[in-house]
Amino acid sequence: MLQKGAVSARDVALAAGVSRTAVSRTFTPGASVSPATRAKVIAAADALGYHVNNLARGLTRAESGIVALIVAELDTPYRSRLVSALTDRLQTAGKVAMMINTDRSDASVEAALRQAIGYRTDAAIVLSGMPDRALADMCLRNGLRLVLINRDEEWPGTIRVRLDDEEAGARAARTLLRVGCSRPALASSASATASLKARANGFRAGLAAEGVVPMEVVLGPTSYETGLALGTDLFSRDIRPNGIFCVTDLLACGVIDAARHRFNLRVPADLSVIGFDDIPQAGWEAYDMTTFRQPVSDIAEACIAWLSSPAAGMDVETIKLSAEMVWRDSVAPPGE
Amino acid sequence: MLQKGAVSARDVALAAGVSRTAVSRTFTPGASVSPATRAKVIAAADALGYHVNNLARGLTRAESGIVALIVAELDTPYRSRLVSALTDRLQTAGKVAMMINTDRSDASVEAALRQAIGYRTDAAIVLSGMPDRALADMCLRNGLRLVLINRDEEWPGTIRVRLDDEEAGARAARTLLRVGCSRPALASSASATASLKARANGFRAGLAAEGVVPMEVVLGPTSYETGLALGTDLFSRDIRPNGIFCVTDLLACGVIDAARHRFNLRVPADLSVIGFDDIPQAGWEAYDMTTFRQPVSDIAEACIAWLSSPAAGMDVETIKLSAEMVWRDSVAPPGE
DNA sequence: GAACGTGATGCACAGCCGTGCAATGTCGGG
DNA sequence: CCCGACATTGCACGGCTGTGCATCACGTTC
Repeated sequence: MLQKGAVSARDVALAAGVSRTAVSRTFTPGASVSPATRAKVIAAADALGYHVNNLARGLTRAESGIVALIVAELDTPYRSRLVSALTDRLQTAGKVAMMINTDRSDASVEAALRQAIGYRTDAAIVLSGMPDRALADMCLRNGLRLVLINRDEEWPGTIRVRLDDEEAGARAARTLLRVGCSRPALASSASATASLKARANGFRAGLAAEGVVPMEVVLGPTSYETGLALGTDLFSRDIRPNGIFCVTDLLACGVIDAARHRFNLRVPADLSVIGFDDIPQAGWEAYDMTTFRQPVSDIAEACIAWLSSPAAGMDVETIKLSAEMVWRDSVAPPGE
Repeated sequence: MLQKGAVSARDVALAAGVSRTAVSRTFTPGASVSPATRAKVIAAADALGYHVNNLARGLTRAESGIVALIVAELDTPYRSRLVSALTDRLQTAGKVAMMINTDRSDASVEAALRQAIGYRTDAAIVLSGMPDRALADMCLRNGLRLVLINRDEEWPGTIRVRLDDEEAGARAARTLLRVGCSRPALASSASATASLKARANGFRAGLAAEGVVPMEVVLGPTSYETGLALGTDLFSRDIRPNGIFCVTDLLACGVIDAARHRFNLRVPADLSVIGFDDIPQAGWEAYDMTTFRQPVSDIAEACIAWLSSPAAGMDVETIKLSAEMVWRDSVAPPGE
């Protein structure tokens, strides 16, 4: 029975003395089987360690039950939280997540989606990189539904989940102004995705409403190290900022450490800092950072809800969620 | 052509004016097809957006190309790094990762493995929780190879990847003694896996060799918050430790923050701290922590190498790797 | 006792692919 | 001109499941 692969329904049927159909029906909810044969089948299946072959099942059914997560830099606090939430929700919805890594280049995103199509994934959730129109069409033609998280293009048959980044940026600006910050700065990374740009724009707009123009620095990828560099740049200037909005918590952590350990500045006495994402480290006592909370579970919930509703058709849909502000202790009126 | 699902080989054959077999052969490396028909097939496939159905392919072949990663608390620095490395390596080896979440209970590990069997996964890499012997047997009977990372049981047909945690713990002990730490402490979490226990035992043994017995605290799950609680407990005692080995960096971060922000202690002047894992935050300037580096890529490499070698048979195998010490600035001779 | 509805069961087929085997066509050599 | 070698191609089958349809047994009602 274990000739080369796994135990199949035929093996179970043989052992239970019933037809293979009976085995199939036993494991198909809603099918018609008598309690007696069902019992026999289950007994045999347990004894042999039988499990329905989802690959073959996906061949017949329209759905495979697999959903692809396309992501770059999974080893990053925000990403890993989102992926964790998504896989959790997928699982409770009876689906399973297939992880596909990307280096964010177009080529690798394309490869990832091709991989997803190859496994007849029910959907692909794109967290990183941006498939182009032709690619999206190919997915659709293969019955692959596309979910774009915090990306900006909109295409038929696709759902977008977006945050009100712009509004959050504006709110950061108003907050800094309200505590009396006279020299605000904007720190962002060079790998600007749609949402990072929106945050920056919102911040600029919020300041502009009061006639203020921020100092700006843009550097490298979104990372702690970039944050250090951003801070070092800003604090080396003749006129130092006394309030900084960082488009990402990771950057903010770096900025705070640069301020404290390289320039002996006090946060928040000498410098107010606002981040974005509310990664776990933002809540650590070493940072205690005021930031905006990404509604990670809401995002995940929204994606899975859309995927589970068979109604979700060919229309473009955009789900807007809002990022709440989390008040901690990195923002305060400047010292004397 | 897009009646309900995806485009199949028959569609391509029809469009290219060849037999379905020709299509299949075009996408099967090493099969015999003339350049002319191959070109026709590829043209048609591109036009239609055809991709080989890996589900069906996995039905015929012995291998599905899917490897399951069974993990709890993915949203944790060490886990996410390991998972990221594993998916990366799997991908370059031509396989793909299926993520299955666990809450670490036996029931959910069992569910995860059943899920993996259902999808005819080539292997399952277990990072969290511990399948029991019966479960492991069921996997084997279904042709599922099992890789256990930092778990301790050994079963036929299974590979274990282990660190020399014991030795590392001992080395932490010797290090603290060498810098003149007179009151060492051991901080560990209540959710003690095999490797955490080994680190603690190694530390105790290392101290015992010099006739020293550490203070000990054990609390909650492995998290930053637990670290805070551990530190608060230790520093509230009449006799405070002046050197602490934390079985995990996450715990160490909490301990350091408790020391600094709740008890005004200086690290390393008043207190030396050693962690384990070398998570990114350990290198942040706020912590600058001496710790042991988990050879994440070596671990991933070893797993994938074993999976790719068809020779890897029914023998128990154990791969031992060593955790290098990373010197940073959280360890120093106690101040005057 | 006959007609009829109902639930259980099995046959056979579809879904998509890889591959052994036979058939076909082509080319070179004798 | 014939024959063998060889590459190419297609048929048919196997792999595993779900399901429409026909069959059958059984119980009920008149």
